[in-house]
Amino acid sequence: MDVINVVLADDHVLVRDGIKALLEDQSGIVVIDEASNGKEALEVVKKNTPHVLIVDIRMPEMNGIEVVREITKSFKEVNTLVLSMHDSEEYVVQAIQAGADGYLLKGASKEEFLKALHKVASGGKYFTGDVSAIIMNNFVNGNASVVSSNIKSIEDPFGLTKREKQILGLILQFKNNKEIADELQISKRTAEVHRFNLMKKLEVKNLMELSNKANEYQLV
Amino acid sequence: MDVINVVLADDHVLVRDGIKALLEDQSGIVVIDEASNGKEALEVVKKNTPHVLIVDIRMPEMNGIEVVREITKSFKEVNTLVLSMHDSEEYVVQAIQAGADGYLLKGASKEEFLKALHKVASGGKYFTGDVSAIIMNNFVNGNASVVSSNIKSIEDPFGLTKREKQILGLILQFKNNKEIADELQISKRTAEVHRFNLMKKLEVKNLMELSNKANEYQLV
DNA sequence: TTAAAATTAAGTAAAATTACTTAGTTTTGT
DNA sequence: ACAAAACTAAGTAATTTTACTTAATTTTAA
Repeated sequence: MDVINVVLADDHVLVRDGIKALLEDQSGIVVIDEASNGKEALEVVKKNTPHVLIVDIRMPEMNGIEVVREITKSFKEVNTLVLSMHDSEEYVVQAIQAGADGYLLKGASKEEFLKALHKVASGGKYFTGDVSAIIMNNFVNGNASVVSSNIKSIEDPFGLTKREKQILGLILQFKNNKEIADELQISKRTAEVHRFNLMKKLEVKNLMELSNKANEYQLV
Repeated sequence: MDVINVVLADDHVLVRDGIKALLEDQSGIVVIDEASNGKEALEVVKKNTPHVLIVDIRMPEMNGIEVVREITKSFKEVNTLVLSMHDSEEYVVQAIQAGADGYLLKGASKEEFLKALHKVASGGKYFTGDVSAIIMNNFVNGNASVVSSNIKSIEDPFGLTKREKQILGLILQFKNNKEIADELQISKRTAEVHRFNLMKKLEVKNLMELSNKANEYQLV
């Protein structure tokens, strides 16, 4: 491979421009296209078939993990490097399952970034030190082995049903059981049950934790 | 001014590296130093006295607005360009009050960014179109004129007392009134009152909204 | 050194949540 | 068509929050 063709997907124009400038200062790397949301990323990859897609997790329309999953399924020749610009490490396992070839946390430097990019472009894998520790941890604990297939997917990491998701949506709109019941034309008791089950499934003990967890995992 | 000396403050190394690459591709701009949190930003500015400090709002230790306020007070010759990488426009007024010379939202492109930087470096002001609209709006409505001095500051936009902030902190740790009471050695009733007053001041009607608003405005 | 602000905490009471269990009905997948 | 899963909703009960008011004490700033 002579030149590495890269597609950048991030909803911050400036971050994209910055990374682009950074990459194009290197010889042997060309940013051939960009996308500002997940769906666009897929289209752009389809159009260009780059060597590497660099993708941020949090994006409108479709999140980075879903994008990676699609790419892994439909464009096997495209390698993916996931950037988590939002300090959390919680998507690592999901990213790997989705087929990501690399994963960097926000603490990553230019040097590490370039190293990762080259590694990924050449068909290798690159995960930051912290990430590797997480994987190891998951591996030894055996509770969520990376290769295991019965892990819940990112769209539904907690096994929520459609109705539960719908109700979660309403809860996140600050609606109480009465309002939810009215809106869905079910009894208040049913709304309560759904709420109760949601709490159990998400392992939280009040509204606030529910809200946080839901946002954290982008459940709605 | 021959060369514009810039200091970059952002907690994402990669974003910093990216913007640096972008800036240094331009002639006449030099990134002389960097900082990864607010306090560091102040130190670095003190040490270097750059022409422009480019600063993200959300940073550990001390947020961008506070940094700008300090700079405006103590290093008048340093111009400040605030980047809001997090879609919200709510800090515009505060940023301007704090003395920011420029303000860009995450939608800003490289071109706009460079334009803003040059403008700010030469002692001018630059605010994105959207931002200008917000200012105009505030101005005509008169409810928060930019020059008015009785607007609540960013650390305390809702006029919370110290105790209230402390209790808000505990609430955000998912503690209920009983737990808060025990921890602070006050009666449960007092904790309830504080919670009630917090809700009133933040104009929310349940825990979840409280949590959201608190995070939104970084009250803790 | 006062007045203002903040903190404390009681009373009252409605509303809502939390924490289950049981169980009938509907939908869905194979 | 049959079983499994999902959705519905009732009962019961403890706990918590929400929504005030009133008021004594303590702290703080002019």
